[in-house]
Amino acid sequence: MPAPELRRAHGPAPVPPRRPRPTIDDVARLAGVSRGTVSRALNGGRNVRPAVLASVNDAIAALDYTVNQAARNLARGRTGSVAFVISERQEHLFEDPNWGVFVKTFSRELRPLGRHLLVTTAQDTSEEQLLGDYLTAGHVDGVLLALPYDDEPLLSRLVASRLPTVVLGRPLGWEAAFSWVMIDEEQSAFDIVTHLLGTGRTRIATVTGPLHTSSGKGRLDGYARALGPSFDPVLVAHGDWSMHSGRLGTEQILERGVEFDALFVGSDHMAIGAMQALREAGRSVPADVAVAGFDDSVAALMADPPLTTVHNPFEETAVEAVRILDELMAGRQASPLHVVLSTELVVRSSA
Amino acid sequence: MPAPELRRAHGPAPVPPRRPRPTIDDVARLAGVSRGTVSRALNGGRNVRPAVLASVNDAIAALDYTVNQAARNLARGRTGSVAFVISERQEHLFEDPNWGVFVKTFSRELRPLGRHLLVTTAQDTSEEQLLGDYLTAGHVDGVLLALPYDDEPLLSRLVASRLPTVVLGRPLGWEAAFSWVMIDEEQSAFDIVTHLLGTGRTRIATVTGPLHTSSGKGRLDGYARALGPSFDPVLVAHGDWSMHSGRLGTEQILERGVEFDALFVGSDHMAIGAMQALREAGRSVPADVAVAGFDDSVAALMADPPLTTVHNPFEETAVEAVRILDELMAGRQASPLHVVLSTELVVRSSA
DNA sequence: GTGAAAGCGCTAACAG
DNA sequence: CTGTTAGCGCTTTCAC
Repeated sequence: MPAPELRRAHGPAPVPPRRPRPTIDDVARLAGVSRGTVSRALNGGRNVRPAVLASVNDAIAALDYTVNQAARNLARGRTGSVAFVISERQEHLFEDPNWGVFVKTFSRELRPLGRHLLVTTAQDTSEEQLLGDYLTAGHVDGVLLALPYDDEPLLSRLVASRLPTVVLGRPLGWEAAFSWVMIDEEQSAFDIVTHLLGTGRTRIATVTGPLHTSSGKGRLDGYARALGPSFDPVLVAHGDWSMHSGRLGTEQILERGVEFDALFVGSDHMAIGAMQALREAGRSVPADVAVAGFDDSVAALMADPPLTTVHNPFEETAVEAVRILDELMAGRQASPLHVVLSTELVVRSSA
Repeated sequence: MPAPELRRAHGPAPVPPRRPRPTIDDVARLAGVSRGTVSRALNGGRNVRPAVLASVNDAIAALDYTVNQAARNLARGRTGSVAFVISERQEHLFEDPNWGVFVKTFSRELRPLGRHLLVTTAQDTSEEQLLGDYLTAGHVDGVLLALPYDDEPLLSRLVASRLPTVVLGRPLGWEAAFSWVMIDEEQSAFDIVTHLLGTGRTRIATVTGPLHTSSGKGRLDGYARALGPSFDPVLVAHGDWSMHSGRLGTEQILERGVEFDALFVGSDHMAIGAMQALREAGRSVPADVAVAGFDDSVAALMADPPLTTVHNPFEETAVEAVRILDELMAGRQASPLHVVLSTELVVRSSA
């Protein structure tokens, strides 16, 4: 390979002058119409004669024209982007592979809407403050909010700013103020615990998610309903969605010295930790203890044995969220919209 | 809760007229200077008297002013966004929790640069074509490309478009054309296999990643160098990074009937599958077979026993990539930049 | 239906 | 150092 100096001898690299992008005026000129007509053709083609529309499209193709989003956004008075907000306390989300499904799906669904996905995170309270400033400063047209806690100060700021927002999961205490998409946590948990019961298990313990989240609370409620009068607090421990907390919760129950032959864990991720604790305690799964998770994440297949779980329709959730957000941003919908999706029991060998 | 009708009776919601955002002219007026001065104050404050700068900042604070990105982008002739491109064949990335680290870090590092992260994916060849169109149509200022394959048609289009691009990992066959950030795959693999050797293991098998990726190839090379003359192809199987392929590869080696007392797997994710295969074959880890992974992902801790692995500095990689991309986009750097980061051996109980 | 023209809010080149 | 003045490329009335 020649030394850089040798190359330099040839003078500056032959940079083909990056031809400026064609503008709407170039298209108009080529099509022999006015700029306004091209604009109309670009935006639905209403009030444009078919023949004219065709020639405009030909010109667009010939010039390889694409609209300049910045100019369009400026003219339309919008930003063209949507924020996917993940607040600090949901950081564990990044641990969960399913999380990528949201990003991927949002990105895909937003593109045809001419909007970009802007991923934002807040690591601590001060960053959350900044994030709130950023969002309410008009840098985005809408917000997709992941699984918030009820005490989220961000929620009140979002409400006050009247920024179109869709929450993934139900914002406890703010149900009426926001649009949201969720699954029927309670019923799903009821179903899987009922499945456990159906396989002959009688003493079913649980490690829940955080009870100040709709998922944590809903899943515990469903568990309780399925057990009915035989619900026993001594078989209940709490976690924070992390794998480690699943292990700790299970250890707590084991230490109480109560017998149990099944364990319903609030998430697959926590279930991995739970199974580690069970294994260390010498209990085999599912022989001694049947284990059920929730979410049907990749973790469910990493478990040994593979987890019986509830399929959480993340992709569908994301699609619905974008659909609703679009309605909100377009102003076609003023009041909050609520969607509840159904889940499916996935039986594998852990229970 | 009142029925919707009852609420309607109160008439349209009391919508406080969303006060239009203050513009640069409002700031100029309040500060008693010209618009140009405010603009200069906004962009570094060069050529602005300190006293004037202060009064402009006061006005900005008083009005709660923030710049309109669309207008700025239009005036500056840039888009304000950067694409994180994940092509089809890297889809498994979404399975890997570490992947979220890239999104999170990119997003965080880009914000102070006034740029947004736009996540784009291509599911199949036709989508990849569209993605190429999109990127080269001038919708983004730069590209962050995840672990590409050498046969990526996208690569040649990106080169041709001269769009600032940074590749995560080394683009085999395109090393000179792109800037990239990678780890020393070969040395890292060499180190961990040497560790295996150091613990007294003598017959070390491996399940590699795809050999047309720099990671897959580099890790195999390091394995081979560590083994030296005792390298034996019968102990080598290939995977595609997926958990399932780790299992298949391990099964292949087991079926060959050769003895081995250690297994180096190309990624933690594949290692999970490998351990499942070993367990089913009645081999215990690490007693019968020591297992080592690569990446130090969350999966490494999900494994039972926890995986000995190589810590892959994803966050550092992402930070470097953004730094380089910024240089490229700003035009401060014309020729490709290459960075190789170092890794660290993480010894846990699997080996 | 279509053209003309007025901005959208900001940057940057140019005087002074 | 600062004010003035062109645009950046597009949408959107408003006439015709």
